[in-house]
Amino acid sequence: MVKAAVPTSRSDRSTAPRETAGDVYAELREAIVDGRFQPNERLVESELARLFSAGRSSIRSALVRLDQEGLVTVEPHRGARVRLITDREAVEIEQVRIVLERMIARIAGEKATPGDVEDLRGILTEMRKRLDDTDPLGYSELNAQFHQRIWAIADHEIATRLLATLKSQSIRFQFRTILQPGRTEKSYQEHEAIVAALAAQDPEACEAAMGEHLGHVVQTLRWAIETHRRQPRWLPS
Amino acid sequence: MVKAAVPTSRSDRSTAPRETAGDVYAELREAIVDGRFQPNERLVESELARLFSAGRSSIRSALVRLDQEGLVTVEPHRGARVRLITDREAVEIEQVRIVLERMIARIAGEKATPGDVEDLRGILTEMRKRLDDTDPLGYSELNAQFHQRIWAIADHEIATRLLATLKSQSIRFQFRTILQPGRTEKSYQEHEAIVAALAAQDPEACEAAMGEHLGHVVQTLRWAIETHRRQPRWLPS
DNA sequence: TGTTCCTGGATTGTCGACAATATTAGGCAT
DNA sequence: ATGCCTAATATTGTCGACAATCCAGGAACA
Repeated sequence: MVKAAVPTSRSDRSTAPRETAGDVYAELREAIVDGRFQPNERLVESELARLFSAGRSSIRSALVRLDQEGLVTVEPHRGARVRLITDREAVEIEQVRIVLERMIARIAGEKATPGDVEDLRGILTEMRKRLDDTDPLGYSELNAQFHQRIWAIADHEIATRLLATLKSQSIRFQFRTILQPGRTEKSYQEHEAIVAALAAQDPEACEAAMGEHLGHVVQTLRWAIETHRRQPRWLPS
Repeated sequence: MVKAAVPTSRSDRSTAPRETAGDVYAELREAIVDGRFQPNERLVESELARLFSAGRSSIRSALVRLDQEGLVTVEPHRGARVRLITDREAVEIEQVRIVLERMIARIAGEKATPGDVEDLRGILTEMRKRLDDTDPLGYSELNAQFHQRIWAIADHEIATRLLATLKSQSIRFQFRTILQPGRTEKSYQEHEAIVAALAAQDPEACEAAMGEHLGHVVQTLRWAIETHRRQPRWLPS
């Protein structure tokens, strides 16, 4: 259930994988992005310590990191809370995501090998399958995989790290954007266009296609915000 | 015993300004950015504790934050070091900086008021002065001021924060890029073009002008890396 | 009734001590 | 001299305790 998806190079001792150091950070982080803590919920150190069976030191360290990462806010003598992303911040995050993904697409267009294109085509056919089976969750997962594959092609450490943290911040919004009816079909075609541009080794076209794709995403986001504004799930309790 | 009803004001600096919390973080950060610690130099917690007259807890907290920020690297049982920025990372940082600054310039072009343009023109004349007095340090400072003024116009929290951290990471490179002979004159003209585009309320032109400006900067960076490769100052001790 | 002040409980911030781990130094055989 | 193993040292990771601070609730007062 708590299967670490991140390739932590320092791996298991043959015994229990308790290392109570960055482990707590990873677990707490996952708990937050998975929504097991509500936005704006207080994170009391002693409670978390009991919950994760760790000392307060580890918890505190994790909270500091998550604060710097933007997932929680910690005020000087008032404790830590799950950070509440405002609508405005969500839009800003999406804007930054667009320009970074465009840049990465361009760089990927300069570096992509035939093998890379082949892999992406494979992901595309899988997406097509999920789409025909009306499996939006599987589609969403493949979507993430698709983008990360492009990140790997571009091989741009800084941008990749920034995109990863941005994504974790806005994750609560993304699951909503997926649900817009009729969006998936268009999304699939946009992905096809990106792969075509990559295969053609045309960086400019790659950037343009990615921009087209994400432009639609941000429109969807704005629509979602507007629609759900009346019964927002992420207001303070 | 009777604590007078004066609610101890938060900004009470009448005594020593020791708050040993985020203070240590700020000081240590400044020390690193200013170059008072060499790249790859070990940061021993007890030493830092003595140096800043704080407990190890505060030091540790600060190190975690700086690690997440990318200014130091801390390996599990091996302590913390000032992070060494590789040439490749420097280029990557500059690339990201370009796309973010372009985005901000475009947004600023949509929002800029006549007053904003007036302020920027003021900075420009100051820059002209420094340039005529051959005061590259003053020019560099005004350059930073210029860009930050544009950030303020765009009023984009996420991008601004990212740019600030990126800048602090690459600061060791920037002081070198300034020194290229004849660069300042061109740089000044590019700044003029940006202001002109802002005054014309032409977002596309703003983005293009900023891109032109920073494209030159990244070329200068590559030149600097190539030139100084033989006697690098930032290699491990 | 409403406001101010005070007090008690809860939570965070910091310090010191101890255990866990990595690094270095020295001895020993080859 | 070189390479390997072991002991000593230095440094980090974690825990518990205590002080500092904030917050809620109630008493005193107008």
